[in-house]
Amino acid sequence: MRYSEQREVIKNIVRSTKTHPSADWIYIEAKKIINNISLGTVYRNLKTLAKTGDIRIIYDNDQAKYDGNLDGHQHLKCLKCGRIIDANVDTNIDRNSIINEHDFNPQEVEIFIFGKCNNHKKRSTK
Amino acid sequence: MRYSEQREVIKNIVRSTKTHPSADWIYIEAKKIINNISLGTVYRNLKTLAKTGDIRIIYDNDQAKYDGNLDGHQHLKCLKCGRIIDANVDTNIDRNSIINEHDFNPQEVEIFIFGKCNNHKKRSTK
DNA sequence: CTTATAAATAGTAATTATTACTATTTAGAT
DNA sequence: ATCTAAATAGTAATAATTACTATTTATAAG
Repeated sequence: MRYSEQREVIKNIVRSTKTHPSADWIYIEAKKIINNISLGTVYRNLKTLAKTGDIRIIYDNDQAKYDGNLDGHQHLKCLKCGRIIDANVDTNIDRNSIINEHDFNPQEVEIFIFGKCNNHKKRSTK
Repeated sequence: MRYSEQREVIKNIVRSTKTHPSADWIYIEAKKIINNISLGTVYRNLKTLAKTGDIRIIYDNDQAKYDGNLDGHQHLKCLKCGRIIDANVDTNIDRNSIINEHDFNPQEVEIFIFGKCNNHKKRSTK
């Protein structure tokens, strides 16, 4: 694959945030560095980077979000503010029951845990 | 909430399949029963039915799919044909580690297991 | 059984995220 | 320095979903 400055910039943006940004946010950030970068270029490169394993795509309901954390991890999603948080969750799924009961060969496990993050705790009455 | 024939038809369609259909497929099926039903009505009622707990929405990458199976269950997705299969997967997530490590209050766990379904087994040489 | 009224609908237009297209630019091999 | 295919910018197109509005209808009250 040929080098492209655009791809490098996009990769660095995704890698340097933990906020799981959308393509649009990445586009806005990228424009600060390459001011005539095009949205199509952002989408194309995000796909390429996911294919090469440099970033990960996650689907937050119906919208694609991008994750620069390459360590195997799962996600907590806050039902109040929509924030997505990386988490190490034990994924000891019983492979045998899946293979036997469903005749299905599992390769990857994705877990989303929905709940309430620490931005929404009841304030103490002080 | 007021009764509507449209909503009943939509509910029955979703309830009587295990294929996790898209809104569009449900619309086509619903038209066979109410031939001038509108797509907007389908979307609106799917949302309503999800809110009342009569059906469940799952997100298959970027597209919403609808699930009439109300028993707590998880999903296996075939990477070859895209089929989604209901499965009972042990969801004994360690709540305490999530609460303590991430200060996050978990309410619901969603698991997607990606792999290969039994439509794609190597044929025996017979 | 009427009538009144707010909720639901059909049909259409608008919106949003994403992909496709095309002329131009550019990485990098020769 | 030149060549060529890959990548880009800019724009148009597509697909899923939501919004809008005039009309219809469930159902509560007389």
